[in-house]
Amino acid sequence: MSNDNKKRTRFAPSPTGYLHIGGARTALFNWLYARHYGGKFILRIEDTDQERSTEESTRAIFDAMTWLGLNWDEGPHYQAERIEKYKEAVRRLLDAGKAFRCDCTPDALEEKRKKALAEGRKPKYDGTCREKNLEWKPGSVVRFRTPQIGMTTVNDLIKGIISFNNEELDDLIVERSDGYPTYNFAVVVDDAEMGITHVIRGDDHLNNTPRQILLYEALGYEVPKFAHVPMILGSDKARLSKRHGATSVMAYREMGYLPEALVNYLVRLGWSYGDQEIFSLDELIRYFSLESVGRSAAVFNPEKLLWLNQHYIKEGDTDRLADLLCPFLKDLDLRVTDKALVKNVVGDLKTRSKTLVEMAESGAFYFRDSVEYDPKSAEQFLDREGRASLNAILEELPALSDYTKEGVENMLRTIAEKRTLKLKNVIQPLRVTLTGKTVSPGIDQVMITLGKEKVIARIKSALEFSKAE
RNA sequence: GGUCCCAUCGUCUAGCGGUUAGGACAUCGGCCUCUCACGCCGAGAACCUGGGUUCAAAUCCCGGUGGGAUCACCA
Repeated sequence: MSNDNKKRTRFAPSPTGYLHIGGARTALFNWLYARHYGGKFILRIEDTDQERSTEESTRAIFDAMTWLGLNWDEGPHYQAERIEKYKEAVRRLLDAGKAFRCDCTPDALEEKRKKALAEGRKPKYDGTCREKNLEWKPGSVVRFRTPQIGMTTVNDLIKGIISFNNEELDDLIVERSDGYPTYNFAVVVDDAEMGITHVIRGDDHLNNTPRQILLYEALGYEVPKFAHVPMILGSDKARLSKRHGATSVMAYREMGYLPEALVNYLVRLGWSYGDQEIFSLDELIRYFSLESVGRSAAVFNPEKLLWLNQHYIKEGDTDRLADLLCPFLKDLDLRVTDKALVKNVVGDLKTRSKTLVEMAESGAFYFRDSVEYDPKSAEQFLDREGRASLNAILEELPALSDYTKEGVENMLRTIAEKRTLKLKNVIQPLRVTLTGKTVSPGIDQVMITLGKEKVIARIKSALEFSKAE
């Protein structure tokens, strides 16, 4: 009996494209709900659209979910492999007189739809074949005989009680002429047969819910609980789409985002736990509840996601970040052979990188054989004055025994004092010398990470370079 | 157009009849400082509107307005 109380949720994407931000959040909510209650999270691929479904999309969805850490307990189930189940359910409906065959052509239907719309009427199936008692023939479909009186109410866990007049609903097609089920039918059969207890999905499905409930009842299934989560909008309040920027989960990985940042961002879009902004996965599982999911749509805010990413980079484990950074360094054609160096670079850049891409770019100078000087920076700091400072450093450095952050800084301060210069006037030429730019981590830190030999070599190169100028 | 949903700073949100309406991102100041960041301190910024109910409404009810979703042999 206790097994009957187990919550079972599912994520059921159609493999017609990559996993997008909205789908990922829906998956995340389902996953969290199951994990919170110690239930099961099931993955089902809704590939009944033979035209648009692709294997690449299926793989892309798996990859994205795996990257986000949304592991599933059962599945993936494929609807295309379950055709017999749907056929059997259609048979039951037909036998019970709850469905009928219809041989109206798509063209005729489309014609009527247009006419209805033009006359300001609801474009609803007119019941042409309802009482004809047609036999199967090529091109015919099966329609559900939707009750035309009464009401159907949804007790939504997020939106509350919502009622629909059944007369608003028409006789939807459950089996297409190609023998495949339509979405509203397959989803009901599958959710019922897979024992899904809680259907958590986007609220764009809210209007489908009454007809699905009617199908559950007609088929003699227990109706699951529904929870419709609000949509994610773009900055113009329209449904989030490509024109608002990246919408693919994997695009964020490529842009150097950490999965925990995306998860943390997504979960807070529509859900909250008091004033808390940062959540570990354990906390999310512990705190998540549908009661605290909001009812209104949310605008996707890339700035806040970026802030979270920066946070997780700043707080992240250095070894792990070093592993994650390597591919991005290689994308920049950098030779990465020294793992210890990568770790030190991560240490230097953790507090000043919003993404791994940014970290790789600003850390590229550590890995190059020769420094690429930014022309403006070189012009400004590798001048006569700068060269004098560099020469002074070059005199002291080889003999410096205390090559530590403190030791190096003391040396630089002493040089500045001797030459009656501000510290920055010594450091900026050195910074350009070592990094090619005027912006970098603390110069002492850069020197330690680079090592004394490379520092000396780069100073010599800079002196050579500026002499030639 | 019909149906359904939604409505607190620019954005994400807290609030569940009595609060100086709180936090976060972003923005703008300041501090720190070798640059840039990080960090710290501070500022500006919101209850869509009109009616009720109530001693008291951001909170409950109704209307309006606005936004969104959906009306396929797509999912």
